[in-house]
Amino acid sequence: MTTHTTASSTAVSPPALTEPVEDYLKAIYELESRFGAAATSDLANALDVAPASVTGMVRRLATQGYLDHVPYRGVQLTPRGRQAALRTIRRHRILESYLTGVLGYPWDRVHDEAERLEHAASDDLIERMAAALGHPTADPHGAPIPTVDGIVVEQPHRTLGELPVGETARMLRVSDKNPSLLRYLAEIALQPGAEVTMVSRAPFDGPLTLRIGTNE
Amino acid sequence: MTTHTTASSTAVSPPALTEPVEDYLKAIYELESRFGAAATSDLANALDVAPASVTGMVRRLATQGYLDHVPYRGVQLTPRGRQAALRTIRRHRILESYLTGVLGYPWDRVHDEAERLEHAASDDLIERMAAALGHPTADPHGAPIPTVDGIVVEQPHRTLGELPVGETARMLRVSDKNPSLLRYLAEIALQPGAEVTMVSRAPFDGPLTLRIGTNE
DNA sequence: TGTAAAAGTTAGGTGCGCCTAAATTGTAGG
DNA sequence: CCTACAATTTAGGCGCACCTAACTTTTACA
Repeated sequence: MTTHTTASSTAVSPPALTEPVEDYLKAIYELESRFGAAATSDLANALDVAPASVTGMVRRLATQGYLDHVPYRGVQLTPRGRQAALRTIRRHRILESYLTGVLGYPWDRVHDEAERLEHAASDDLIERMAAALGHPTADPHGAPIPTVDGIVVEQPHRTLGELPVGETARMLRVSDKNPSLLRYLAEIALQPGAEVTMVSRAPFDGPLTLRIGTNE
Repeated sequence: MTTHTTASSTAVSPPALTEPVEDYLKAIYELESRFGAAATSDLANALDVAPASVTGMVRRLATQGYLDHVPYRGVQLTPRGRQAALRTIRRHRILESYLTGVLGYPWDRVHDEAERLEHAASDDLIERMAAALGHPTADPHGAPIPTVDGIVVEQPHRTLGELPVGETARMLRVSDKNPSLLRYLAEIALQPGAEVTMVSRAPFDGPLTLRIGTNE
């Protein structure tokens, strides 16, 4: 029953989170990295639940030490919450890698499958999959895979919207959430590793024209 | 707002059963094949819940047409319930086969992992695993894998207790439930396919003496 | 055959994760 | 600066799957 106060490496065994809790922590992690804090309505939207439900869950998670909640101001993960979120994200991304790499899963269907398996797979299984893949550092969409100790290396990058006309860059990462977008991107070979040149940019956020060459 | 109906590929998609429901149906199927009907207390024991909880769940499943319940007399699956049970059993056994065959999972730890994954994996994933294995017909413990249409071929067999002294037989199947028993059986090479000769049998259900030779 | 033990059910209650409807608080524009 | 509207929280409920305690039915055997 030794309880460590330090945030160091994998201690005894975390209290086994429920599926909804893992989903909340993951969503909060992602919103927090983008906006600095997760708003109730953004969470409700991301998780497809009513805002009132978010408030309730957030209150519980705050009392359990997974996050800090300033009423009407949003939430942020504690180190403990962040650790739990990264564990789930690691599982998700290793699963995505395994499903595409070993079982031939199509790019656009891997997300939903991993979304369900990430809550059920044991640590042992996840590490066996990682080993079978040679311990990959990024998933099929280019997202970095956190280490077992919860360390993520975010590569420096620009979005396509930020790439100046005439410049060429290598595709680092695409969103894994939207299957039809992913099918389209696969069709035009706009995958992680691909080389893209910004040919022109229509005004008012109009369509971009790109030249896509395969990598190396 | 909008309620979604989960589901994914294949056919008409059954109403998506909860994890506990799948566990009940599976347990009922197994008890029913052994005893003709599943008793409340046996179910409570198998599922590690209180007998009162079983009564409650059984009432719900009966109203939903998965089983017939004669109060104080036990339950039996309807064709619909049996179909659902066999679907879960198929997933379980394919998962067990995949985990040992492809990921090198040890014999005695495969059951618990499959127990959790069987509720989360999509039909598509299960069929991909089956294909990767060449569509096996039995899992690592020798249990037959039901087909997609819910057909199981039970091989005729005797239990070790039924094997007369002096006779030799081929091991068909072992229970997958007890990890330490499985480790012991692996140690003495008593696995499906192994040849066993009944050397002697101590009275009053005493220890059996066997000669174990490897197969073919 | 009568009765005690075993098996099963009913009654009443809990926590989780969700909901809608009704406050409340925060914020942007006139 | 004040007001309308957006964001959030509170209040009150619901279904699932579980529990314990108390009651009823079945069974076993003396």
